[in-house]
Amino acid sequence: MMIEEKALAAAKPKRGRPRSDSVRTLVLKTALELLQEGDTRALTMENIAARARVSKATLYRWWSSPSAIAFEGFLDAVSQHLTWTRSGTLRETLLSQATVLMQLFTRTTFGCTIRRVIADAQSNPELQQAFVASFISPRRNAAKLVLAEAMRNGELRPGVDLDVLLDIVFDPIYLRLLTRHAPLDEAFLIKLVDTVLVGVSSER
Amino acid sequence: MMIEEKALAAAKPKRGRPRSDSVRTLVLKTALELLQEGDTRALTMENIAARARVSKATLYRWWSSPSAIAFEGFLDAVSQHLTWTRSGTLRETLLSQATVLMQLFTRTTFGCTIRRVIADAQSNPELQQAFVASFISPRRNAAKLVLAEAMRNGELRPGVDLDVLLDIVFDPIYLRLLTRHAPLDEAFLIKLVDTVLVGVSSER
Amino acid sequence: MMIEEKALAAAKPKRGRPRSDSVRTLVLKTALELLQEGDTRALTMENIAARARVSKATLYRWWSSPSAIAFEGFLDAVSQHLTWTRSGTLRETLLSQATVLMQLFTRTTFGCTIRRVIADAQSNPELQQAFVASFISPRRNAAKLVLAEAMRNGELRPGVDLDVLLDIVFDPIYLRLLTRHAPLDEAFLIKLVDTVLVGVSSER
Amino acid sequence: MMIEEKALAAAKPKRGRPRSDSVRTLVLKTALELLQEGDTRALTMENIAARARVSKATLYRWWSSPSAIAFEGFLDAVSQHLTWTRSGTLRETLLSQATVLMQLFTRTTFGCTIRRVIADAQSNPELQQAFVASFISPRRNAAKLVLAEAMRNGELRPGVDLDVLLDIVFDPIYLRLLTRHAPLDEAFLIKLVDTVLVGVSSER
DNA sequence: AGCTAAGCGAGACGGTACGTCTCGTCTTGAG
DNA sequence: CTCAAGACGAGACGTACCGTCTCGCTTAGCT
Repeated sequence: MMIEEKALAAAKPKRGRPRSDSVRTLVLKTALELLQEGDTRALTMENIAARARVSKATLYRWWSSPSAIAFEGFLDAVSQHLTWTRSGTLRETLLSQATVLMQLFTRTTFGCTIRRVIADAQSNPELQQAFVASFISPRRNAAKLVLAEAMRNGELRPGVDLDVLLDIVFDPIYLRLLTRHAPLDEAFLIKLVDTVLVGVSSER
Repeated sequence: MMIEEKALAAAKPKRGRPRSDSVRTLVLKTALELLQEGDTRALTMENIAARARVSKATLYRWWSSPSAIAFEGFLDAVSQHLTWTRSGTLRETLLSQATVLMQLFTRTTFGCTIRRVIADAQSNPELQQAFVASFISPRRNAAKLVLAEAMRNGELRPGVDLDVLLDIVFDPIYLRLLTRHAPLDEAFLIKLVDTVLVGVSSER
Repeated sequence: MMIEEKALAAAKPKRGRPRSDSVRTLVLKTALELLQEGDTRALTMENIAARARVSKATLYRWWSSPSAIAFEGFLDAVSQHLTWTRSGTLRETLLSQATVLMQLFTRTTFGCTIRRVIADAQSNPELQQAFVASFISPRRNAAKLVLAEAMRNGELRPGVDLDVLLDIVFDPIYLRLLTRHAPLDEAFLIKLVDTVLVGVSSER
Repeated sequence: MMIEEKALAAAKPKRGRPRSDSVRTLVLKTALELLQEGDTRALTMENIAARARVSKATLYRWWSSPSAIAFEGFLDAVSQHLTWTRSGTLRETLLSQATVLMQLFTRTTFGCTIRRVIADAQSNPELQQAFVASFISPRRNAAKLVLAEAMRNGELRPGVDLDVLLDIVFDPIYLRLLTRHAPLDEAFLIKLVDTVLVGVSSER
């Protein structure tokens, strides 16, 4: 702990005027607001600057793109709500996590945010990496701890690749968010989790 | 209605100069070429027009966006290679289809194309619908015919929702294309298909 | 004749949409208006575009800087009023020309324009050259025709370098415009012309 | 002792509070350096601060614009070399002064400085006045003393307006610096001075 | 054969956002 | 205190692409 704090202090030599935290907060809030209003194309450096009465130079000093701002705001607002904990059986745990994710996508502005971030990441490798490193990976690591425990408890068949398990449970949720080829609702999640748990083969 | 009108139009070509098919072909080729060269952001109406020595007005007469052009070129080039057929057992069939898709994404320019199309579709509902209607749905329908047969043959557990099955097998492939959070290779596909077939639960 | 017409037609291949003359006129007018309102720093590509409801891209397609626009507007408006003609004696001619120039500088917006153009030309070689080639040189050449005639008439001492004569009569007017170190009025012009004509040396 | 201590402090600005005069000198030197490197637009508060490792706040505390800095540096460096003294005849004196000015403009960085200062003065009344009050007027006053003596000596025709004389001899030099419509060299100066002395009229 | 309509290349045009730059003010910590 | 470092609001810069529009030319089928 102390070491970390020292390292942190050393990383902040604190020359010059310190960064204004109120500006940061305001910018993040404004970006999410803009996305919330419906038109993805309104999330623009220009618009954020005008709306938040912040200079474009300040935006570019700290963020490289509008979606980077939205993503940081998203992380700030959401990461605490996305914690992996056991809730009863393995099935209940998976279903609960899937439901939380689905509700995040459908009931809040964060569906738009994720869609925008993933879209922009296709032409922005930095954002791509930030998305994986700051959102996908931490969540998957937390999930794996829980799933590994389930495996030790005997709920999970030994030999199951946890990464693949996470893929087949959660990727369909992301993809229905992105392509809307089929509804994303509770009924779907139940079928999804149950199919994953039992498998589709008639053998065994 | 539309079908009848189209048939009529095809039967009685309109007055005036007919659409040049060579222009269409050239434009589609050029769009794919631009994507192939690496920078997604280079796929621009302006660039396509300049490269193909075609007027911007002509582009806008027939297509609504650069990604619509790329998508049409993609469909032209690819649809014939993506046909669902049985190849031995259910496992072999699924693995073969997954492999074809993966190779399409990783070995050719079409990975870029799909990434760009899905990205743009997030802010372009028309493109969204065209992507689902012209690519996703036909493929899924073809797949379901094959899978329904497998179910009748007893290879597939009765009661399995075929949509969910398709989701859990193929969506992870799309998502690794989009987020690159983990490698997209043959080893992954094998684990993926086997996990889906057998399920992850230790219960019977 | 036919050949000339053909050459003219060949010189104007007229491909594409022709340039809008109304836009050109509007832009020039707007630039002069902006200068007229007092603040030189308001003459900005941004301001001209906004005021004339013209796209910045259009401005940059045809002009390279705000002062280039102002200068072209100045030339359009002024060149016809600046013609060298004899008006009586050599003294009267010089005084009349000097007066016209002075009034151009002091009674109209064109003083601002010239000041701005000369100022910007200090960091803009293109504008520098355009100023000399399109304004200074033509006027000087016209002047030299008149002065050469005066020399043939015996009003002007043989051997006088006409360039130097033009310099010593007109450069002080420009410089009082630029530095305002002393008033620029009719009384000054009279002393100026008379001093130039007679010389300052007590000899001869 | 005190001198040594001061020198020490000046040599080691890091130890203890740096002396404001060393900052002033450094800033002036840096501004002239920047102009010397060719691009007038590089003379910027930002650039001076960065190059001299001086805070922008310090610059703004003492000067109002980059050209004000350059002008002060110019005055410091140049005023001692521009002294009006008799050198032989009136013609020789005028020619000598003109030559000094021309060489200042063409052989050193000060041509750039003057051009920049006059240019900026067009939109900066303060600078305008400072230029006249600190450079133009003192030089003209010094000149007038010398010329008045020449008039008393009988070299200069009685009744000549000394201001006009100074205008017609020196303004053409400034204007060739500013517009470059014709070369600024010794040959020109000779013709200039001789024409001014003798006059251009053929009449007596 | 002439007419008519659409396809087409060229490119001007109004917009909008981009990302950068400089200005002038400010807020901190160091000496 | 003075000064460095540097954050910040403001706003112009010049570029890129968008989507629309006017041109003149071409290419067909229709009268």
